[in-house]
Order: sequence, then C-alpha cells, then structure tokens
Amino acid sequence: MRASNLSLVLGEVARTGPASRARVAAHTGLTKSSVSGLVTDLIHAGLLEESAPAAVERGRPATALTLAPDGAAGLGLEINVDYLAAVVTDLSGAPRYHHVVRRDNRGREVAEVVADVLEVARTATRSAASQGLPLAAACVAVPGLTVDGTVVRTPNLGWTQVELAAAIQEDTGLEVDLENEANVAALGEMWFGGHEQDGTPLRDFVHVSGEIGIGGGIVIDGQVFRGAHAGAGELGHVVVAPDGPRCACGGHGCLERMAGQQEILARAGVETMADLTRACEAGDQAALDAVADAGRYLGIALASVLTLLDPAAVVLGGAFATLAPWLSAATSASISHHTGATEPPPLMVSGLGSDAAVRGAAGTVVRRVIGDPAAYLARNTARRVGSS
Amino acid sequence: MRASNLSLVLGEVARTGPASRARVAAHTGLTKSSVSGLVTDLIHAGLLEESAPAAVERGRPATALTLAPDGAAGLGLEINVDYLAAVVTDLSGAPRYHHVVRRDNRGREVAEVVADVLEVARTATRSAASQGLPLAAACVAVPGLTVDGTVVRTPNLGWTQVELAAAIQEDTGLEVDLENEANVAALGEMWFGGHEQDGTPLRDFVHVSGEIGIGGGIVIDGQVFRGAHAGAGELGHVVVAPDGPRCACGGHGCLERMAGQQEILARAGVETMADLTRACEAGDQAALDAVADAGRYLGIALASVLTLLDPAAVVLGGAFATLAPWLSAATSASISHHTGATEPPPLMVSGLGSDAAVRGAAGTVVRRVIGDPAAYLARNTARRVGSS
DNA sequence: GCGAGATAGTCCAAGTCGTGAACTAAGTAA
DNA sequence: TTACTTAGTTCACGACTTGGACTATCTCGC
Repeated sequence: MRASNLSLVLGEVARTGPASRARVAAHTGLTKSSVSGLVTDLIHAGLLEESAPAAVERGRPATALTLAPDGAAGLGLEINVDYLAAVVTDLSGAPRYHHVVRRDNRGREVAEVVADVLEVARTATRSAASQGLPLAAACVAVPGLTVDGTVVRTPNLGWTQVELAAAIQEDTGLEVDLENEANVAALGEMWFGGHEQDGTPLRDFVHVSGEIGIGGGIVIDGQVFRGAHAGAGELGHVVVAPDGPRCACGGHGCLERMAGQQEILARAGVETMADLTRACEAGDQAALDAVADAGRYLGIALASVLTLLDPAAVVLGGAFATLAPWLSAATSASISHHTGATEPPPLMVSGLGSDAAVRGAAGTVVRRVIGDPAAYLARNTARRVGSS
Repeated sequence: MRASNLSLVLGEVARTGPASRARVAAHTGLTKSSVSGLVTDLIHAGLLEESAPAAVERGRPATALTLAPDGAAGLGLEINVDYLAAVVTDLSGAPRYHHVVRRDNRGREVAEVVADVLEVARTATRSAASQGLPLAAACVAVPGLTVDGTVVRTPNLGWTQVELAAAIQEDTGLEVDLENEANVAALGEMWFGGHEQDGTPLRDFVHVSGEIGIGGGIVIDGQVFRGAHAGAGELGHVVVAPDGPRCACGGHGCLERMAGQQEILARAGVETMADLTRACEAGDQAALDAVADAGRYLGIALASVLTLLDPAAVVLGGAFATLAPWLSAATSASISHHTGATEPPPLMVSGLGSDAAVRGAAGTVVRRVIGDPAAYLARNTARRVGSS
C-alpha cells in the first residue's frame, strides 16, 4: 500500500541521486499523479527536498528531488578489540561526524568499556543535535554473536551475555540495534566502498574482515545472509587443514588457526602488524613467506566459499586489505588450484579499511528509514505527541 | 493489494489445512469481511472449496475451507543419469500421478532422451486431463546448471546448451521451468519429507543429494539459495583434502573426488550400490571402511557448511540416505571434530529418497500458484478468452 | 424446550489509495 | 510567434479494505 510506495519513491531517489518526479514515476512503474502525492508527503515529512531545476534539452525543466540533508540521520557505533568508533550519517549515507578512540579493550572490565562507549555516543549525539540532524536510531557493531540486543559472546573480548542495547538505549534515548561487526562491515563496503562490476554496484559478495580474528560477511542480493541462528559467515572457522592443530573454537584446522594474525606474526618473527608491513615492504623473506602461506590457506577457504555460495566477488577487508599486495597472488593461485574455475570471481580490496563496520552500522539505520519511511514517521510523530 | 491478500488467504489454508473464514482472518490480520470477499473469489476461481461444517463446542459451526482437489495442478519432470520421472501434484501437494522410467541415459543422444521425456510428459498430461486436473505449468529437474530454460551443462550426462524448456513447452503447451535437481530435491524434502524441529517444519537446512555426483541444496527461510549465478550449493566440490588428487572439475581434493559413488565402490571393491548395501549389511569390513571414510570426508565438508551457513539441520538424501546406517556416525564424529560445536545441528535422513526431486519440481508449480493466485487466474482466463 | 451467550459469516456505508485523462506550466526549435 | 516537448497538478472514478451492524447457527443452563 502507501507505505511500500513511499519507500519505493524514497529508495529510487536514494539510489539514483537527484531525480524528477517524472523519472521516478517511469522507474517505479507508478503514475505521475501517484508519485506527485507521495512526494509531497515525503517533502512535508522532511525526508525529501526540491532543488533548483536543471537545464534541459526540450520541454519544461524538471525540479530535482534530493534526499533532505537534515531529514533523518543514523548513529553508528563500533566496539572493537583495540578501538571504539562513532559515525553519524545523514540520509544519503554521507558521514557528518566521525570519531575514533584507540585503546586496547582486552582485559578491561566490561562496565568500563561500556562507560566509554556511552561517552562516545553522547558526544556523537551532541554533534548531531548541533548540526540539526534528527537521529532515527543507533546501530552498534560488535565483534561477536548478538541476539536481540544482547551480546552473547565476543571471542576476542571475552564478553558474555552483556545487555548492551538496553544500556545505550537508556542513556541516549535512541532505539538501539546490535549487529555483528563482519556483517555491517560488508554492508558498509557495499554501500560506501565504491565497488562496481560491469557498471553496477556489487550486491552479491563475500567480505573477509581480518582483524584480530577472521570474520566473514555474506551479502546476497544486497542483504546480509545470517543463517538460522545468526551465526552464518564465520569464515575464520572453515576447515582448511583437516589434519591441522586444535583451534580455540574447539575444532581442528580452522582458517583462523592457520592464517590468523597471531599465526602470521609468529611465523614472520615480528611483533605487530606495523612491523609485518614494514618487513614485507623491505622484502624480508620470512615475512613474505608467512603472508603468502596465509594467503594460500585463505584461498582454500575461499574456494569452498565460492563453490558453496557462488558470490559475484570477494572483498578483502581489515588486515587482509593492508596485506593484499603480498597476499592476493597466493590467494588467487590457491583458489584456482582448488576450484579449477577458469574465471573465478574477482578478488577486490576494501576501500574503507577499518571504517567499514562503523559506516555500515550508521548506514543500516538510514537504510531502514528509507526502507520504511512510514514507520519512521509514525514513530516520530507519536513521540512528539507523547512528549508534548 | 488484492493480489497479495489472495495469496495470504490461500497460503493460510494451504499451510494449516481446513480452516474457517474466521480463523483465516485471525491468523492473517485481515478483517472477517475482507476474508469473506477474498474467499468467495477464490471459490469462484475453483482454487478453494467449502466442505461440511465441523462439529464445534459453542457458537455457529464453521464452514471448513479446503484447497480444491481439482483446482490447479503441477507437472514435475525429472531427467537423471539413470532414470526419467514424472509426477502430477494437486494444490495440496499430494501426488496424483507418479511414473518412473529406469534407463541409463549416459552416452545416449540428447534428442533421444528428450523424445523420451516428451513421451513421459505426454502420458502424465493425459492422466491429469482424465482426472480433471488443470495443469498450471511444468517444472523440470535437471542434474546440472540451467539458465533461463536452457541446460547449460550437466557434468554426468554430458549435455551442453540444450534448449529443453522450449521443446517441452511446444509439445505440451505448458509453461516450462528448469531447475537444478539438488535444489528442487531440497524443496521437495522440505514440503513433503515430514521433517520437523521443535514442532515446526524445517525451513533452514542443507540437503545433501548423493546420486552419481554429490549435490547440495541450501534452503534458507523456505527459499532456495542460488547465489549470484545460480551456481550455489555445489557441495560436491568443497575442498576436503587440500593436498588431494585432481577432480574432474579441475580443482583438487573436492568432496566428490574423495567420497563420490565411484570412489566408495572402488575402495569397497564392489560394482554397484546394491552390492555395497548388501556388503554393509553382511558386515564386510572393506565396505564398512569405505563408507565410513566417505562419511568422514562428508563431515569435513559439512563442518565448513555449518560454520559458513549456520543451517538448522542437515538432511542426507539420495545414496547417502541409503548408506546412512553405516555413514552417519562417522559423519557426525567428523563434524564435531572439525567444528568443536557441542551441539551441531541434527543430521536427518531423507524420507523421500530419489523421489524428492520430482515431487519438489511438481510442488514448485503449485506453490507458485498459491504464492500468486491472481497471476494464475489472469493467465488462465486470458487463455480461455483467447481460445474461445 | 427456550432464552442467553458465543461464534461464524454477510452486508453496507465510509474512507483510502492509485489510475488515467485532461489540463496547466515552462521550456526549446523553427 | 507557433509548434512541439516534457513536467507536474487536478479531479472524478473504481477498486479495496475497514468496522460496525446484522443475521445465522450452534451449546449451555434453566
């Protein structure tokens, strides 16, 4: 009904940029009159704006419709092993505020870290308010499994059963959603990474995020693939060495055990990722071998991923993006060796690096507004009525 | 609009069996009056029927609504390596005609096999007509990759670029859809296999169909997962032995190369699957070892599948269903060893065996009618008008 | 066996929404 | 200036859903 048509119109403008009512009508299949009505509603709601008519060839010039720069905004937060981050995004997805706090959160009290997150969130909220941006909701990227606003566990932070969403919601007054870091990173990469294939944006791909652990985000037809219990995409624990050593997860021969950061650093004989990069740049053979080894294992895992999921591309993110120059050749060779495909999907390198997850989290919020503007308006007007 | 509401009502009856208008209204969220209107339309269209009122506790007894047994029917066809099959299914999914022709199709001319398929289809069509079942469309299960009505390739039949859909369509006058055998087998298993989990039908699972090759069907939220180029689910070519031998697909160490029928038979030292089953029943150690070995490899592949896709269950079909008694222990152990999960998803055994694919194909047709009855009616009345 | 209560289903007036045609607005090309 | 082209609005109509009133048909308790 009208709700879905509102989204259709708003989504069309969001996708294709400034558009006239007539073009929206043509693209969506609705009639000009319907679009006219829907557009006036969206303008009154403050989500759409008219801008100056563009010069044209023939006929009456079209009045361009654009997403209102102060229509609705999303707050993205990220809790990670060695940093916290916040981003505020407007309807178009453009970042309007960006802040990162570097600090190793391993071993710290959960309450302490949560307090830091609240502080970061408050500062971001104030910035949004001062810019006149109404926050629709917040989304938090967490490096672990989340269910219904609760962090079930984060392997590398050691959290279990933390009611994070409620805490942030109480403090900021915003609706809060928790998401797996690998999943929102994949979405961020899709929306803001600028990847294209045959001229159209990527909508089916696998994103590999190599932070301390190895995560994976599977995106199919523009949607994150979550599986039955929200546990899908755990690329780090695909079996790449059936007779391999025991992994922290309890399995044997997992990718993370064979090609995780700890393993690479140990084999290369260096301490930090920065050291490793320097060693590779200097042509250190041990470092290059260690990275190539990891690339080979990654290729084995990706070979299975490609045959099982048939994605259109693979995007290397996080640490793997940094190591790509010395890693991707080995990975590509390994993929070819294990799939026999003459033309495996392209191996792309992340354009956002570590920002992908926060930006994806913030983007999730505004995409949800675009996906159902009626719901956003209903909530918003209801709140106004309630508070008046 | 009305189209989606018609489907909502019809789908409710299809899911929950005989239901009163009132219950449909309560379940779907529509009002009683809307349901009344929609139901009269569906009855006039011949898709729904009123049956005798059931005895009740208090109040006016409800007139039960059931799917019309002769409302619309689907023709399912299957072309496989060593047989052809046809099934006609009524709206409820019940098979009303079932015919299998056993014959090894390897090495035969494509045209010959297609002629056989047409013959099988004609006989099925006649049977449907004599039962008063109006066929809505046909769906053909093919053991290979299909795109847009064309069989791109079938590894074990050696077909390439066969315009199968057009041929069948011309001969039968039905709309024809081609599907991958493993995918429709998974759907058939879901709809007609009787699998349940916690009292609700399975909707997220992986179906392993071990015929001559090893295929996989991934079902997520009741939908087949196809990937970007319709090539997803190729379980047979997941890497289970990174240093293993070359597979026919060009890769190395694929599951099919390590645990396919040929490999098992060779290792067990027998000629046919029937021999193998007998040997296992007799307790022959070589046979038992061969099957257990295959089970172990299958477990490695499934471990990766479980971590990547997080399904709620795994269903063993085809030859693996037959071998399950001697295979599943090894598979379960191997899964546990490689995932470390304390409670991996249950390993179920197919209830349909080799019938899963044809029944799934026929079911696809009627499910499509239920999913969009308005489209079916539009096509049907248009045809009637056109031919009158 | 008769009314009260309960449940199923229909009917109808009201309101919502998209459609399509006619119309107005605003430009270019000759 | 006229013809043509494209953008956008207005409005009557039709298709649907809704909600309430009304009818139908059963069980239960007296």
